[in-house]
Amino acid sequence: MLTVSVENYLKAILHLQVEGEERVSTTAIAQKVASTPASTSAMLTKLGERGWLEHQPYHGVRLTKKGQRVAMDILRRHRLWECFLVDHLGFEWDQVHEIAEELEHVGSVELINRLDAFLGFPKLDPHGDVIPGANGRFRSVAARTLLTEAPRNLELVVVGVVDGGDAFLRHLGVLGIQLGTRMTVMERLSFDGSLHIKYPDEEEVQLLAPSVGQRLWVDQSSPSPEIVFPEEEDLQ
Amino acid sequence: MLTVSVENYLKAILHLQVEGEERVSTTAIAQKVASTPASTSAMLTKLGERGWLEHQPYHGVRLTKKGQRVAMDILRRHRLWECFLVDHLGFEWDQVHEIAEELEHVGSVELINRLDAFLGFPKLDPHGDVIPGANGRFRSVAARTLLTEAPRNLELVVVGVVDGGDAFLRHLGVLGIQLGTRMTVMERLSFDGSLHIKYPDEEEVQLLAPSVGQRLWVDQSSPSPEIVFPEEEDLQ
DNA sequence: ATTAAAGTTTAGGCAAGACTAAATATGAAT
DNA sequence: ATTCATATTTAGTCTTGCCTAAACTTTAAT
Ligand SMILES: [Mn+2]
Ligand SMILES: [Mn+2]
Ligand SMILES: [Mn+2]
Ligand SMILES: [Mn+2]
Repeated sequence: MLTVSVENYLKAILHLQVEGEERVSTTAIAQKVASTPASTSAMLTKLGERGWLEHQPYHGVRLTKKGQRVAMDILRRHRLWECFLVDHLGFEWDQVHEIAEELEHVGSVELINRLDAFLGFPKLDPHGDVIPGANGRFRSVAARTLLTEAPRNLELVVVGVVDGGDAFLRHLGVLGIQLGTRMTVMERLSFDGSLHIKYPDEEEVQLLAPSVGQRLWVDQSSPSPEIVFPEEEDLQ
Repeated sequence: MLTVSVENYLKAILHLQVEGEERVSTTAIAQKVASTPASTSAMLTKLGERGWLEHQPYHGVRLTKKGQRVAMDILRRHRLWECFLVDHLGFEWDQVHEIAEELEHVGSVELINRLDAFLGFPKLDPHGDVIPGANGRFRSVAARTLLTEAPRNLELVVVGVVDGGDAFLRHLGVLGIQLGTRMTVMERLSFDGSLHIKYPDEEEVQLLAPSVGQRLWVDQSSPSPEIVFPEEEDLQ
């Protein structure tokens, strides 16, 4: 069995790999797992010896196929538990990350597959992130664009958030934005990239900071008037 | 936060206290947590220093009120998760203990209270064991007798098992016995305490070993003909 | 080409929790 | 009262995972 610590490192590295560059730096990993570069360096050596990643000293790491598979499994567990917490226990989307951070380490394969079935094999977690399947691979994802880069004068729907920490999620709450919220970009201001946003049932155009617009995934709004929740979307 | 190890020790001690004698011995605890007496001795010293138990060297331990409270919480989490696994994920009662052994260490109070509500505030877990409430105390339990000591010629219903390890639970499965099974004790054989058992829809009387009869909790069968599951019983 | 800042690893420690082997206490039997 | 088997604790190590401080690479700037 993998330790909690090892699992957290592997998941952090997967995260950084997916999001970013070729090789993942020791410092970036240390930051992600809230540890020091020294501790992280020691851990990376060990993870390398055990075949979960390739470690080129002073030049960062890259997960092996084997390591990637393990990390995807942890990500799968994390996101499935988040679904359970929101859909069945009534938590808000900004309250579930920390709890899922613990639940993800319960290792029974049988448990997680049954949970998956119980939840109806969801494709997206409460933050719009894709849930890996039992085969350890992402299911194909729908086309999505950052709000900042979306076309103007077209009704869009929020389908996910980028790197959704609880603080950001609560800020969205203040703005009245959640998954399924529809909006139209009227204008992109050249000064700092702020967006003029029009909501369907409001008259006034609102100003949205680029720090928010850069972290919202949107898709073309479906023609149906009711809010479409991601669990019910066809992502093929 | 309590470590997994500390939680397992406290729960083990609670178990031994409830079941048995005044003071709990180091060896008994070591056996329960699958560790050595030496390791256990060290742990007991520490648990004593932290105020969870009183440790009289060479004479065993006793949980303090504070320690009891903590242990009851862990027991609560364990049994609520067992309910979830059986009632909602479709596990059998002999498959859930190990998984709950891990889930019980996820510490969020909010999580466990919402889970309790989601499950409908069950009073008994899938093995017929009483689930402590959010106040950390057992809810009042219905009268129950060991099958070995139950009166003859009276229809009984199985409401729980004593110390139900997975092996014993599977043996019950072979015998066709589960929670809710009804039976009548026809005779108690003086040789070894074996029981002659009559099942409602069977002609032949079956012989039941005392090792089984001593580990089944029974109650007087309710008059209604359908099987009564414990979740629906009124235990006040 | 040197130099300096930034990133990374090594060195040396510490705490938790486990183990084995050895010492010591207890309690029952002589 | 002594002896002896059993239970318990102590001593000495080990592993995992973390830390700080020091040494060392890399890389970018002079
Ligand atoms: Mn985690
Ligand atoms: Mn998520
Ligand atoms: Mn446990
Ligand atoms: Mn149980």
